[in-house]
Amino acid sequence: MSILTCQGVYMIGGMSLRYALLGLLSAAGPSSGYDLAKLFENSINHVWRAGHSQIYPELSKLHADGLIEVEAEGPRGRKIYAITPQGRAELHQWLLEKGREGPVRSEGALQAFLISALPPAEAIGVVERVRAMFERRLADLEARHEQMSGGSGGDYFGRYALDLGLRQTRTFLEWADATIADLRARAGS
Amino acid sequence: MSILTCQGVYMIGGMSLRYALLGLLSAAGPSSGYDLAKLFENSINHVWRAGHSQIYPELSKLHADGLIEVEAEGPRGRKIYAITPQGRAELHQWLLEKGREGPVRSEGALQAFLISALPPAEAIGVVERVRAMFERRLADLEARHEQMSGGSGGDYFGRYALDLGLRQTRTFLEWADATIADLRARAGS
DNA sequence: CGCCCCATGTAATAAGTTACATGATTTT
DNA sequence: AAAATCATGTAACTTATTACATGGGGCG
Repeated sequence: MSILTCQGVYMIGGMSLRYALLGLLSAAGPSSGYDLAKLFENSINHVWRAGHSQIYPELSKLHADGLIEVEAEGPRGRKIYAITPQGRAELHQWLLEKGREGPVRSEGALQAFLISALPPAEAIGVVERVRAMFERRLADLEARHEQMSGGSGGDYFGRYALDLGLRQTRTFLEWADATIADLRARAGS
Repeated sequence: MSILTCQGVYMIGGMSLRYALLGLLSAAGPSSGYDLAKLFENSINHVWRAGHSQIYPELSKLHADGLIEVEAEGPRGRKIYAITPQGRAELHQWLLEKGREGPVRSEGALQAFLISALPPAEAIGVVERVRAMFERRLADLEARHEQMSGGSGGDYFGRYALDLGLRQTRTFLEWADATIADLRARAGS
């Protein structure tokens, strides 16, 4: 008796990496694993992370499943993958699927939560530190935005995600300011 | 030759569940694994997730490491854990630690990113669906906020996290509206 | 007595991270 | 020739998810 897994049965959630890769291949055109790792790092990074050690094996699986194909081979074993029609279909399917309330995971927000466990005076320091981190992120995203909108016309890749990232980072900073003010009031009382 | 892991060497990132549990025990007082699973579900859920199958083993480890102790035992094998001074110290340490830019992971935002891969007309539907999901979350958070602020004085648990959740959810809705408008403009052109 | 909730766990699998390992090409 | 970067992979481990499994206690 063998339990059918993944392709066969269960796994309704998850598989995000798979679709992230299909999405990148769809939007950025044919790319190598190396390219995709880079793309991940400086586009999708603030939303989902993956290193090359996760990307290469996943590309193999995608290839085995016929969702991508090797379009060409370059210099040092460089393989350029392209999304296939089946791949495109699966991606669309996944995006259109409903009832999916996938994983949410933010260590920054978790810390925000846990400061309730600290005395106000100490909590302030923690919030300030996290705030500084997000400040840096905002600068990074703004630079990227500048760079992108400076480019061609209006249709750059990841435009909506970048916009979302900017909004959320700014919101986080606002929250941090409000929280610090509140903590100060409590500490001072 | 044995490779020292975790307690001994590496693992600088990660361990978030561990600290989430310590934080809950610190803020909510002595609780059983079951209680903690419940607490997770309706307090910290929008920030970090964990099911009981992850919680129980982690509690065992925390106990083995002396960061929590069994304060009492109840009816059906119910064990009530309390955070120890060492546990409190570790939690503070972790919160104060710097240079930590932990994992960020949001499937909603990932989908937002990937819509670039869809023709505008289809993308609108996707964004609308995700938007609806966040609308439900907002209602949920608002209800919780209502409930909490209705309670005692001002010092409820997870107050800051809830505030952050509300702000971020509202921001997401704003983004969705702007994006839908933009997509409509593009689809109509 | 039967049902629902309390309460705890384990097993199997999937997903993610860090470190290890190797070698080719381009740039300085 | 050395250094940086391109390029791909594997191994070992941790973390997370889903399903399986069991039994006590309260209530109608």
